Amino acid sequence: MENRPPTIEFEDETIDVERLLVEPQDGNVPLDSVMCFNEKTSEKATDIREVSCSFGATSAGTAHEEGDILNRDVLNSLHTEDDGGYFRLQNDFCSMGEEYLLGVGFAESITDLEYVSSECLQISVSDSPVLTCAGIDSPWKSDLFKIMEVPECQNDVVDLKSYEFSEIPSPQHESEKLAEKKPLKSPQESIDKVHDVSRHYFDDVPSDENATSLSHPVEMFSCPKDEKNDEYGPAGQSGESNRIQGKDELVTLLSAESPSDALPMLKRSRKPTKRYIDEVVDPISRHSKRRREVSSSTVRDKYVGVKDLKKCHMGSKAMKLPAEESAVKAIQVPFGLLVHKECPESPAYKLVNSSDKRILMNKPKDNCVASKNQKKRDECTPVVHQMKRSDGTPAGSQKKDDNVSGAHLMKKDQYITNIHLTKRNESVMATSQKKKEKDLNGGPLMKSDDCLTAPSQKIKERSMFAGSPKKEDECATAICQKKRDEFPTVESPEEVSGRRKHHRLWTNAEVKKLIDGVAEYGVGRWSRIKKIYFPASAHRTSVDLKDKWRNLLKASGLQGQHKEQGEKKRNIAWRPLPKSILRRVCELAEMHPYPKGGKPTTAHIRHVSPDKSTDITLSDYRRILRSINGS
DNA sequence: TTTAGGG
DNA sequence: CCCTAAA
Repeated sequence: MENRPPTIEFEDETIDVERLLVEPQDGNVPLDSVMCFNEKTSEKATDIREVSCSFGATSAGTAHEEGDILNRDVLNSLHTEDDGGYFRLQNDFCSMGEEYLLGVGFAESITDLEYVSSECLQISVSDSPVLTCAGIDSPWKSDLFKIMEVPECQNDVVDLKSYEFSEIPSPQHESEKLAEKKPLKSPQESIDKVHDVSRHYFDDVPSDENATSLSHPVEMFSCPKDEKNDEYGPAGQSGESNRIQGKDELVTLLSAESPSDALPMLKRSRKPTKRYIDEVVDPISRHSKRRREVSSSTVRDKYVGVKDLKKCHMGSKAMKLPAEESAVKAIQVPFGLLVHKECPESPAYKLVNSSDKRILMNKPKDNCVASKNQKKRDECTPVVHQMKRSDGTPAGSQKKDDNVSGAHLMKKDQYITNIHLTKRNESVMATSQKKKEKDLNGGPLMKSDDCLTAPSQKIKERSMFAGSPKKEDECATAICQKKRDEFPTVESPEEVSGRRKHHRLWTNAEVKKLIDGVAEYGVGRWSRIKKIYFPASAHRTSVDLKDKWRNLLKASGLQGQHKEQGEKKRNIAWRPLPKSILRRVCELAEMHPYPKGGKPTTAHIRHVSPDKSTDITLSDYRRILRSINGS
């Protein structure tokens, strides 16, 4: 593209360079040049000049100052330092290797660009002449890109390059896999230079000559390393150009491994080291199955570690990795992570981890999320366990293998179904557990409570409640007992089957107390009443009091007036309330409309208006009578 | 945390 | 009694 014109101009130089190159080719020299590269990258403009020079030097092998000088001069004259630098380099290369070099140059630029883009190293790019190259789009880029598959390297391109070069071992590898599919049009020098460059590039990997062409460049990018400019610093020549070329060359070389040009001196393409491959694989994983496997394994490990750590963070990282590898995987993993995050607390968590983390985790998560209360949470835990059990076995067998997504799906379905089942069971279990808990807590407390006498063990519930004897009310004990007997038959069964854990019958004494409390503090002050009248009874909460009151009202027929008749019957069926209680309830109800409408709650009000109370009582009395009559 | 209300 | 929303 743009390079050509300059290349033409530089041909003279190129020639010189070639000449130089032909003579000696020292790896060291190129290295020096490389070193310069690094420096250059930082410096830019000046670098550019130097680069051109260096390039020549590299090509020459031993640094021929003359050639360098020439190059420099030409470059300087031709190019402005800043933007042109990179191009110039390429041009120079072109001149050197002409087409071959050109191609290489482009490839490099492309790779660089890509790499840069991938890394989002805009800054470095902007600074480095490379950017200009990037700016110039070449068809090569796309191709290169494909091949390369941008790795995730975060390091600056420049750094990487520099690093690579720096590491280049002085000795060059004899065996060269320069095999170039493309006939190298460029003179040997160019080739040599290329080789050197390539070698530099791959320095990271000690001369590995296994030619896996593609992987190399990627790897290079992927692994940023310290810049070893120090050693080669003296050469102080534009490393960029060399570097760039090197990359391109590498690519080309890799692609074509014809040793036609292979010079013993030059180390050409390096075959990707294992390490290279691995590195490449992780980010790229898609291409080769093998790579994928490797990557997957690594990823798994990571995940496992994460799980173990219980980081559970959905962190972009976690998400990222899977996403990169494969959609399926990506999806799965994140889920698992999420789940973990959601409820790491659950013991199931561990178990789940052992078996199939991802899938299992999902469910628990949902459950956990859904569960707001502790109760729910508890439920969740058991559920998870169950799930684990049911799914765990199969899950374990399946493992996380990337395998077919289908398997995964199946698993999920299974899991889901299991979950449902478990959930149902869970509910039951939860209820039972609840009961137990309550019993534990309530049992002892109850004892201490008012319950003076423990007459009714007939009731199932009581038995369940671990000897919470209920205090017998002053009011007809016989009645109470009767009630109890009735109640248990009627209510207890429901309770047992139902979610109600323990249904504690309200004794008349309790009711009385409640009424007293209401009379004293009014309706709606349940907490207070509870405190005062049921301080010891743990099982009677303010809510319970409220509920009881409500029930009393219903029973008294005050509330569901419109259904009075029906209520009567209900009441009867319900429970024989002692008249006294009913009456009082009615009174209080009159005084304090239940939903505390306008209630003159306080006792003094009551006192203040005894008439009222009386009136009320009368009105209520009728109802009460009716109810009683009904009964 | 308490209260009110639905279930 | 349980559960939840609202305060």
